[in-house]
Amino acid sequence: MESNHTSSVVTRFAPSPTGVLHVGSARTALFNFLYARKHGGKFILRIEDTDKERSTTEYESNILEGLRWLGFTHDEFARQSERGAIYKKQLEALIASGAAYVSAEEGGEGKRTEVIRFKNPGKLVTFRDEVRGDISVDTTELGDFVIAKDLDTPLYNFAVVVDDADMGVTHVIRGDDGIANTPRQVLIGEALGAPRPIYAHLPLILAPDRSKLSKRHGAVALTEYRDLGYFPDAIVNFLALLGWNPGDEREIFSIDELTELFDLSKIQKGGAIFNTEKLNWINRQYLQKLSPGVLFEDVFAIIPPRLKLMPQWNEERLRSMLPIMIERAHTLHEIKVACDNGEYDYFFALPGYVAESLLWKDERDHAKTAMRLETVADALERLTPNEFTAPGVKGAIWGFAEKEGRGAVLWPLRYALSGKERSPDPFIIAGVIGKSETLERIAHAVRALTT
RNA sequence: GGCCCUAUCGUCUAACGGUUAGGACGCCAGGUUCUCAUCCUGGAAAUCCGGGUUCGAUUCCCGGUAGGGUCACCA
Repeated sequence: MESNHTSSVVTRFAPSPTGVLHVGSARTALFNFLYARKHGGKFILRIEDTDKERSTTEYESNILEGLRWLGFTHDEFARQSERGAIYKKQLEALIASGAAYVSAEEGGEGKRTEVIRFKNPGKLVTFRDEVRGDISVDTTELGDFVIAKDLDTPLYNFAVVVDDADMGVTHVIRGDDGIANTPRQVLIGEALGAPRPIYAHLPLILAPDRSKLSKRHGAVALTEYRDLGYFPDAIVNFLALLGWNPGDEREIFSIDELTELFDLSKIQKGGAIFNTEKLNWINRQYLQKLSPGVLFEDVFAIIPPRLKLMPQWNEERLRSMLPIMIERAHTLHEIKVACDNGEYDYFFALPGYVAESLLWKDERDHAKTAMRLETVADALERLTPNEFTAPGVKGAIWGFAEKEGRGAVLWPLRYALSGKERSPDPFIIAGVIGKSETLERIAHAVRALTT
């Protein structure tokens, strides 16, 4: 049983707009979102921009955009830079009660002469973490830490506590790196007379070398993954499985299923490596579930214009190629790259090649190969356009291929149609390009072999 | 270095103190129509080390080791 205050859950995702939305942050947002949804609670998005030097609206936009793309809609929005009055009031209250004081500093370059420090009671703070259990820290060593530069300039640890209390946040679900801040925040919360939230610190997402995932390891920004052609649902699925799992052996989950299954108690304690190969696999599961209509629109939008200018280009042909494409790609981006590289050109134009390539393995006899192709052509000639499907074509020539040797017949045929060492099988290709084009390419190959 | 946290196949992970330590990704082999891809079947692959507690530890305790986080008038 999770809790008995189901209706009162309030979670928040509180990024600082000092960088783009990182995949690790995206997972933190996901878990907050899932937990609030699961308990019918509220999910708050709070932009922590108290550092005016480093915060930018561009980064804020990037974060908002990423969250929208993933579908994590928030129920409430706040920006710390707009809540100065609230912090000031609490700061004054703390100073009045003696829990904080204005401290004269020694000065020095770049530093002001006065700051507001928290009067540290210097005690042992123990807080419960839903992921790790009880954590105890002697706060004496923290000293009288600074909570604001002045009444109008609160610092992170102070603003967070004031906001969480003010917004009624019940569950603070954040990254592992927040553990070290928690004792300070607990102390401030007690001085403020605020109820203590339930904490859950998520393990970090690591790079393959187990260090903190950063730009030098490749893509870390959520928008990069979007631009690489990954689906938001696949990213969510993958992120959910990093550091959490439902306890059974399923791998593919919709956001609704995740909401249903999500549970803080099943979160992993150790850091998890961001494994792109698994992401690719998951993304393909989603790619293959796409409806043909949606897939067509997506592919149509990313293929190079060059393709649409080729002799035999037409949309229906592209439509019939989709199953071939998704079988060979993990992402839409891979489909785009394949098209850019000319991987599928032969579907829209007679491929060029040298005659020798049409010969199967140790076969040296051009005439024999040409004869086999002609036999195939004769058989295909008898098919009506309606019968000219992949299974139909196969049925028409399979017997001959068995008799003659499969490779001896199928290799030259496939090569004649594709001009490639590697491609889908000849039946599939023939089905896509149709009867007249198939016969034409075979005739072309026969000419190449016999002249 | 101080403080805090973590430790099951290469990776993500499952396993009321009793299992041939399970699954998935990846990898390897075989098969499914010639090649490629998909798909199917099979395979290799793990409890960090040392002590305890216990009839019995992956599981509980202690120590070690390794890794990570954090030590701002950043968040």
